[in-house]
Amino acid sequence: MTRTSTRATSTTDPGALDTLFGALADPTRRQLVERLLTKGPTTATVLAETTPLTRQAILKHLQVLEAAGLLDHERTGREVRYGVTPQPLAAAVGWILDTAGLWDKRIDRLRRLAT
Amino acid sequence: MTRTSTRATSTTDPGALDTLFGALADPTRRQLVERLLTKGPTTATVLAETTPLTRQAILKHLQVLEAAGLLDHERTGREVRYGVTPQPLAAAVGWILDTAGLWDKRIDRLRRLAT
DNA sequence: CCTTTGTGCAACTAAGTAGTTGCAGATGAT
DNA sequence: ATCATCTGCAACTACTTAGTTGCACAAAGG
Repeated sequence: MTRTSTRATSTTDPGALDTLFGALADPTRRQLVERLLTKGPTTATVLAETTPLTRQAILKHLQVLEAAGLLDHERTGREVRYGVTPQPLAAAVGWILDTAGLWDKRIDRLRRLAT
Repeated sequence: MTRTSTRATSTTDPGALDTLFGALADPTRRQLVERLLTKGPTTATVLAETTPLTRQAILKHLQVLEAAGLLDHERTGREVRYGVTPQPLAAAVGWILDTAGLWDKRIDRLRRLAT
């Protein structure tokens, strides 16, 4: 939906990194991202079927991921299908490479390649 | 579950990524890492002087960062000096690039360059 | 010795988060 | 129209985390 292509690296505001890293700090959420990437977009109900968690719990995780900009949803009929928009990951890599670049110049070289 | 990649990327246990991303999710902690990298290792007391936070609060953040493997401390006399060990950042970048690589082949190319 | 400075630990509060249950509103099928 | 199914929201519990204060212990220096 939002096609706002955020400039990846240093121009990101801190709060975005908070929610982004925060979203990635949970193993369930990382698994959700991986699964949505490998098996394609699905609904929260389908995702909940293969976990011990409730649909509502999964939905909350999806909303956290979406707030971090990692997901978006599309409604078809009564189903709501969530899919990954991995662009914000570039911001995370941007900060990491920027920071690590202060330490290691090789990584700094890599950062320039990434942008 | 995840594809067992060769290097320290996917071979890292999930809990490590939890604490790692969790440590990076806080702006104060990211600032601490940046500051320790740019201005070199220091003590918690010194770090606390330039923030509105207490020394104890700073110390807790340092311990969180150290638990994530991003810091280590060295004792000289009665001072304890904290410094950055940015290697774990590679694990974070590893997961991100592995994951984003499932979606974007360009990033996957970059991943191979990084290892 | 005594004083000063830096560190470490414990208790406590306030706020956020993961998870649940329960129910109400849409939508599709019969 | 009716029934089954999927979604969305609210309330509630349990746990974790960020921050504080207060105090006790270790090391330098007079």
